[in-house]
Amino acid sequence: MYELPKKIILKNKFAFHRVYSKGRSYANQSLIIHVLKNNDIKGRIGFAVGKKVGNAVVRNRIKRLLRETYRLNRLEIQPNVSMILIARKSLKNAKLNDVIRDFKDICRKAKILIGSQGR
RNA sequence: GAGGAAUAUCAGGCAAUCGCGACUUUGAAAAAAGUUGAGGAAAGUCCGGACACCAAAGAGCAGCGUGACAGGUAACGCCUGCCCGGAGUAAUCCGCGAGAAAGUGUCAUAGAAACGAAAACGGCGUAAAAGAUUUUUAUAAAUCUUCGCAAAGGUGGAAAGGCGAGGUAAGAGCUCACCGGCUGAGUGGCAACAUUCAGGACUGAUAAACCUCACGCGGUGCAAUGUCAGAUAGGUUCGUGCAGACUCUGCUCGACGAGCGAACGGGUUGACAGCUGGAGUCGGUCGGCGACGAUCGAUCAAGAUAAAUGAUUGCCCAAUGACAGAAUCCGGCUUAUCGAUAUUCCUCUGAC
RNA sequence: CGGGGCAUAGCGCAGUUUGGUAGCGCACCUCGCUUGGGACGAGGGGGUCGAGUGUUCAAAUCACUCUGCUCCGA
Repeated sequence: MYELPKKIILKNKFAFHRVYSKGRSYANQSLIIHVLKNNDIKGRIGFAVGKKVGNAVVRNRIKRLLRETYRLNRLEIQPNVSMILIARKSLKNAKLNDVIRDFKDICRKAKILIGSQGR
């Protein structure tokens, strides 16, 4: 149900590059999202936190919060969507509720929630 | 009670639910259950080792590092003790702390002069000796020069032992007392050194400038290295090489003995071992001032590879809890850090 | 994981090796030239030398520690 096994997470350089080059991107104050709708590889997720955001502890914590956010809200997202979430500087001291709010906001922008029809 | 000094320890805890890495068991598989899962600095990469490979792991020079003395250690640039110097009323803290009389360099500006025991500037002195001039009959007197001296120069970070007294033509460790320093001898100490006595032609600073002395250092690093599987084409051109290339840090010797380098054009981006049982952790006894050593007993506590620890709720505390994330492993150093606790010691004040 | 380099005026750079005065170009300000502007000529201002500690009489320079940026090898 709310699991997030390792197979789902994007790790390969080429897979990242595929989403970056073929997908669409959206952004708000705290997140950047790259979205690729594809029926071959479904429901993959990648995380990226740049070096400018903070030191290793901060970056690890943001990645964990993003992973938790995706885990809890995975069923509300259309199943054939692969995405990459990139954190921006304002997430440095964020809590989980803030991240969930920003995530839902950006998903609405990208129109990948279940019930919203993509054009 | 107040103010300090040193050392050591901790780095929120417990429970429930969901989620992640590794291992074990069950299972055909999916999966389930159980166990376990970041630090005192994991950081910076500043040192030292283990381990692996590189001619035989070799020699010399160069180069680099360390620097009171004695010890500890696998080793160290670390630690302990002690000496010396400095800071503090004290507990205590700080110190790249060898050699400047082996040699070379530098010491701007200022100043007479910045290392040579000098005298060009300015100065002190005519006692002795020589010369010149003036006065004088002459003796003699005065001035100047040669000469003697280094006390006093508006300097400077630093002026050649300091200060006082004697001494002298003027002066000078020339002599004396005190202080400092050097040399020699004695005593104490393993030693650095301390202390006592005696004696002097008592001649800067800089070695985190070159250098000298003593000691140490072969190079590259787990993406080391080994095994398995797989891919493409071991291809073309140029240069170089048995007159010895390449390789073993730079050079020389010595060793090996046939390929090597560059450009173009391609292929791969797997798996396993190394990978955590080790100079390991905890406790006791003995030796040592101590660092530490010896011995006995108990115990096994991360091992990932786009890289695992998070979230929510409840309770408690010192109450929004700092700095911060293992990547081959250890011993240190340095840097960051909200706070809390324990022990020992010092100073001041008050009471008995 | 390992090894280098850089930081100096608003910008780009010298000076560091061999320690004593911080300089060059562009930019800025003032004046002249021009009907006016540009160009040109003359003059001027502006720098805790990335931060700290030490060595030295004296540190941009020498030594050590830290910060930021950047490059290279596998």
